Amino acid sequence: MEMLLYEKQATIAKAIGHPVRVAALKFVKDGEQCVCDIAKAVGTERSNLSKHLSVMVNAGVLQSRKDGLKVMYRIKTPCVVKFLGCLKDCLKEQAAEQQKMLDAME
Amino acid sequence: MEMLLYEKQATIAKAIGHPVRVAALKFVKDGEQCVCDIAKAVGTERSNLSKHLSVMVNAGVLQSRKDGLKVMYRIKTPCVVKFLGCLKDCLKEQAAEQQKMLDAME
DNA sequence: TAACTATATGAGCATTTAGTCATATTATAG
DNA sequence: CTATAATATGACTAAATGCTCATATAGTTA
Repeated sequence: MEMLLYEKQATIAKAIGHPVRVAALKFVKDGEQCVCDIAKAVGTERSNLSKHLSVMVNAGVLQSRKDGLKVMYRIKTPCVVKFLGCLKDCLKEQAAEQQKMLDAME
Repeated sequence: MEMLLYEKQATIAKAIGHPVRVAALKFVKDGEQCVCDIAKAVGTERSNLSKHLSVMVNAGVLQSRKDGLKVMYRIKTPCVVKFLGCLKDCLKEQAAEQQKMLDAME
């Protein structure tokens, strides 16, 4: 039971553990987007992006919907967006601290 | 600049994207722990765990400190703990919703 | 110093992942 | 019906990952 939870959590973490996927999530976080627009925003081949997106769908991070020729993707698990934001702040803070230490060495 | 951020975020996400690492984080989240105790808690060979831990240290998720024979690991980036908690709630909610849909089909 | 404990590391292997290209599939427009 | 557009998928290769076992490195204790 517990192990299943760990596996699901790990699967989701893994699903967002690629720069292209992080960029796609950022682009999609405020509303659904089609593959072609995500591809433009991220700067990747469509077939490649398509695979990245399906990894995230399988993990339950994204949801998709057909709309005519296009397929629209949107966030399904908002935690991941919050997490990426939190990480950004954390990284900024850590960089600032490191800067302080460097300054103190002068 | 932006790309570097995505890469760092992805590296961190990847670093927690393994069930053994999720379990280790859960065990370590309330205070530092040595490799031997984490190994017991997680149920993994020490040499294997040692590698998992160093992946997380390299990504900046954990920090380590020598204490005599032991090496103590602790959380360095609290976002990851929050994230795993958030995911747990999300997954619970999603499971509940799915259950509702099943019930409605009877 | 010698034996022991905790941890880390390297080699080797099997598995997974990512990217590219070519080829389906599906929907739209003419 | 044909041509076109958006997306997905399969085959292939290169690279990365994870595990196990053996060995190395500290630090501790007798």
